[in-house]
Amino acid sequence: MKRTKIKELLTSTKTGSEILVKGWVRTKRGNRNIAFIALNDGSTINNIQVVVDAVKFDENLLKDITTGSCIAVKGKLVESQGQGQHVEVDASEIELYGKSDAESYPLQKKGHSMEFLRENAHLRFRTNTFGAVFRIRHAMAYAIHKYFNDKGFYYLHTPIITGSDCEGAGEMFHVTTLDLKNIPRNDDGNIDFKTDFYGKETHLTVSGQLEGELGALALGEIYTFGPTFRAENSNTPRHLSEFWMIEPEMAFYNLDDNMDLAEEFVKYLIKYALENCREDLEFLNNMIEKGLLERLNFVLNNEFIRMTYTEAVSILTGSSRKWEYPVGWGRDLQAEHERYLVEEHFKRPVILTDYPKEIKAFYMKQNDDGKTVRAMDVLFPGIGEIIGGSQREENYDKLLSRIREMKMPEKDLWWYLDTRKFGTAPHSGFGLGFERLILFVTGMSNIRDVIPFPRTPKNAEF
RNA sequence: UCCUCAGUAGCUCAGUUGGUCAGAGCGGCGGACUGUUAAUCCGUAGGUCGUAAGUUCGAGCCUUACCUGGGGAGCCA
Repeated sequence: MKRTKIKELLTSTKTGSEILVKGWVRTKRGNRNIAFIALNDGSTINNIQVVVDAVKFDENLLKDITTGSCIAVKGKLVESQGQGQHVEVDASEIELYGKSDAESYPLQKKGHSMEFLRENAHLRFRTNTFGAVFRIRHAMAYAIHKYFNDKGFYYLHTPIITGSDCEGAGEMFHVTTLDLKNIPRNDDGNIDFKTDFYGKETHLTVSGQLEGELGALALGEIYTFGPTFRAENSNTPRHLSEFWMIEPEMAFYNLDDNMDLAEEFVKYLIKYALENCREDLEFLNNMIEKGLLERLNFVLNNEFIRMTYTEAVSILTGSSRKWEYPVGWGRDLQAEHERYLVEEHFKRPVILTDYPKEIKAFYMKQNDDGKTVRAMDVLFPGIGEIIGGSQREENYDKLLSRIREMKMPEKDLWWYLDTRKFGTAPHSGFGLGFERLILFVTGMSNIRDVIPFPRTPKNAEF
């Protein structure tokens, strides 16, 4: 007999039919005569209730069916006599695939703290919350590909191992096969990378953007979606040292087109979640964040505020609020400032544009005022910057002078500069932190709980 | 990296001015109950009090260092 997934069984109208269901036991209740097993197979957040008439089964078998064990059940799908579920399985045959020692199995029927579950990341998939989170994470990954594919974007794989340190987006992890106990050195005492695997110093990528631009300036519209690494010693609920980033890059897009895309993209993803992850979102709405659904709908149905950095600064300086960090033109906005704008002043997502060039990256398009660049940050409530992007500088001379001003390694950027030398074009792009999106969509509060196996300073377990 | 709070049973926590302070609930185990829904009821076993020094007649409690975790900040996505 073929297995039927629980998601299908729960919506089935074929009561009376013989079925085979397989899954992990969430709870078992009952007495000497009858037992009720809540079974889950990951296909849905809901369990199916298996009803066991104890006299039909070996006592030792029933004893081994404990929380966490894995079983296959043959039986009849019937209307439930009890309340709380429409259908249940009247078991006729049970095969025990895997026992789960009740004394040492870490997960209980009752709720656990997120911290405890994090230490049991290998088993936390078996909880309602993490089942919901990772089903939604999958749905969002799929929706991202679907969105871009439907719009004619190409999925471009940029390298994980990179020989350039051009982004300046933070500390990088080294990649090497050198013998760490016997590191070869030059006469001047520096490490001799000539004998290393690639014959040069290499790192894990902090961004695929620069390579993405190369693709966009030929394929038109591309996006990357892959792991990214930052060796920053950041210990916050919003940072990981290994995280996934989506970076679209589009030829012939100016900053307005870029903002339009970013807003449409995020709303598409939220809409997709609401339409395809309803049960998981409702669970999270009840158990994790009251008001989650309301918040998602609100963002979906309201336009993002768009304004320049300069306008934002004047709002902040005009408010009566006392700031821990001073506000002033030329200073980067702090978390408290962004939070004020998003959560108190406008009470909706905000896109800030045209930041001072001194606080932004070298590749951003310079405005005619000579002071600002065509940057954009999309700020979300509770999360802060969820998207950062810009129109890129397509003018060779301006780009080169900026590289020199900022003392970037000009030699290493020859291939990037070549695109401005040969058939340059106006183009734009942005980066979206995938886990920050998942935080927003699930209502979870710690980024370590929206990636299966979080990598953070001092933690690389599993 | 900085600030701050915390670390006591498998889990979540209580533990007063240093002197019955080794405790509760849940979970586990044993038992009761013919349909349960985080089942209920009765009984029972679990702990070098994060680690290491120190103060003291005496430390879960005070001091110092370190480790781990939470929250906030910085860096950023």
